[in-house]
Amino acid sequence: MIARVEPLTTTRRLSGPFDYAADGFTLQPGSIVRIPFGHQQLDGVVVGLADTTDVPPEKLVAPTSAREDTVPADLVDLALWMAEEYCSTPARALSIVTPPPGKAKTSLWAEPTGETGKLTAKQEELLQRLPGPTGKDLPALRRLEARGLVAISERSERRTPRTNVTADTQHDLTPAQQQALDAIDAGGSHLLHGVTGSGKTEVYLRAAEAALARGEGVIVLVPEIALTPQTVARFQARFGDTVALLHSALSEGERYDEWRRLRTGEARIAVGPRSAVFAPIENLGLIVLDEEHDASYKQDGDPRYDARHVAAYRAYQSGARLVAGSATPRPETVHTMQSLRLPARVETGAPRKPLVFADEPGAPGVIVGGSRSAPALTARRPDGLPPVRILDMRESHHALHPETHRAILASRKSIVLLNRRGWSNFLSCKSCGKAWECPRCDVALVLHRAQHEIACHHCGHKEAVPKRCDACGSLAVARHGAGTERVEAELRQLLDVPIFRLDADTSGAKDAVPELLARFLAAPAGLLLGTQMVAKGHDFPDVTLGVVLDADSTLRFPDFRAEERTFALIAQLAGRAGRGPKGGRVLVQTRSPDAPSILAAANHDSEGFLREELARRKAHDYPPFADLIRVVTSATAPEPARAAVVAIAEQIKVPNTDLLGPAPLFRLRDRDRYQLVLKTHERGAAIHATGEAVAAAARDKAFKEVNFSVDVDPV
DNA sequence: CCCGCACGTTAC
DNA sequence: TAACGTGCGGGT
Repeated sequence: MIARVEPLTTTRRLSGPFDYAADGFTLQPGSIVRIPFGHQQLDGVVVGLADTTDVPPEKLVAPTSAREDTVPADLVDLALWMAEEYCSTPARALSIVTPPPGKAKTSLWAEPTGETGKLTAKQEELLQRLPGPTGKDLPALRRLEARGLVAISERSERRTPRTNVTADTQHDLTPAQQQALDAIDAGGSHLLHGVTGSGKTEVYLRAAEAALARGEGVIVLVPEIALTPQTVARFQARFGDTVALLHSALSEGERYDEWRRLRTGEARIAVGPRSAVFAPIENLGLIVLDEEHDASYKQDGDPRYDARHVAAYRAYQSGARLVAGSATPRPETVHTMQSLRLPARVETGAPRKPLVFADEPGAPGVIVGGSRSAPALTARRPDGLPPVRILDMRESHHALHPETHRAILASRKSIVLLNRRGWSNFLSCKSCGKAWECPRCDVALVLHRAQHEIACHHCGHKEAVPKRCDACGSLAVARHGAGTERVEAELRQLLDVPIFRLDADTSGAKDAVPELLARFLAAPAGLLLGTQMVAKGHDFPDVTLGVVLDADSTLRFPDFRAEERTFALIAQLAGRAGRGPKGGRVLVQTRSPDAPSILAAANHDSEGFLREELARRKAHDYPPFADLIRVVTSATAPEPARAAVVAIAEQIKVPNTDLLGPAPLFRLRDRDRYQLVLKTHERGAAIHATGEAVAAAARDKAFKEVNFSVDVDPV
């Protein structure tokens, strides 16, 4: 018997699988073996079995050992598909479906055999407490074992991850929820489109319950465990130990144990971030994709997989149902999946009489421009959502619009979002105009006043805050723009409530994010200020005001998803405000008050936005009407990177495919970069051709110093 | 003639 | 990728 094995190495230059003599082992696809490989010993995954091989007998060797844990065969297939789909290698894809590196923890366990004999009082007492762990009584129990009265064996012990505990509150389903659940149970893929608080999680829970009842397993994907503890806690409260948690904060041992519990079938529901899509679950019946619009579903390194795409493939592979939920779904998802609507917040119950702004006689909703008269502090629309007001900042020279100022003063608890870290985002010399830039990247350095440094947000380069211009010696250094640090300082002058700042600078320590969010939740009054992190996950019932300080910051990126990102950010913040009985309101400061995405978000008009956005995408032939593949080359000098990307571009000839570029990108970490984008209507052929072209260039000695990265469906 | 190093080759 | 040859220059 011959085992076909992929050695687990990260090289792009190696093309497996390699054949090994498998006699003496019981191997199957998914077995993990230790193999002699050239001059090294490597782990490898068996991808197939064969009766014959072309390898000459003198070269054919056997694995040195086989591991007890194996990868399920369907995950081997999934990995091989991923390797092709994302222009990666089988080995790189397989290494993400193999069990985590930890080992099982075992302890000794004793149980009575049923045999009887003469016992001392102490021994009698000992037998009474069995079966149980041997503990410090091991020597005494060993003596009883020798007489055949007790059996001692090794048992694996579970290291249980610590988690938040919530009481399970099972709600009755609304008619809309029931309808959604019925559609999901009937099979296929569905988008559950409902605003924050519309009861999506309860639908997931019921669908999971139904899957378990059918004897099927479940995968629940969430963006980041730290930001979505409530969803995780509700699954654990409802299903207890049948839930396995998979995330990066687990210790090696815990991670291994959770993987193992799923592999053995002891746990049937896997909850975790994108990598949980590879959970080893037999007879998978349901995959839930919570907050499906979230960018964290895309993997950063190679293979650059998209957990949403992998989930769809896995659901197809195993015949599982797929539910993607969001308040702000991606146009792609709306286009490809059948939509189920949850139109209103559940907590609000029957529609109430809407409150109307004092200065607005018509329907509640959008008002463009500032106002002189003070509006009502809070309000609620018939769908339970807070009204959103757009504040035009084109004439303003301050970070806060006067109305924002007033609203913050009047609100006990508010959330303020500013998508920019630091004190000010760039420095320049007032006399000669020199701007401070990162020496390794083509970007401006950002002032971080508290740390007394200016820093690059791309590579982490830091230098001391300049006291004078090193070009002309002038002492006048201008600080442009305001980030979270500066706004925090300004707000402190204004307010006497505590300010909780949440951004990458304040969330450094482990558990810092959940702790800060918990303190804000518990505070009777306060202001949560931060980058987009503040708009995610948490449910703060008593927040009555949400503010977006610079709503068009996301619009200024030259990216076809800019509109979508802007809409989602505002809509998500609106989802955080006004969830309690008092209702709430949202203020959006912007210099583009007429931008369609901002207007749509202010109207809570998800459908209208998606309709317009899909029309725009269609007109420009962007996803989902075409597929994009991005190839980036980088090197320590511009020329090799440029030559490599040109070589790749010349080799790609696929019908119905446009090549955009090659074009230079800004320098990053001392590396010059070039980019080529394929826009194609022949996805499979284009992926294949790109994979081949990149592999050929990677093999070419002339491009030895060049790095290659392929991103299929970039986000 | 030996040693160390850069570079190229090869894995069943 | 990583460990092994090969081939070369500089030293004895």
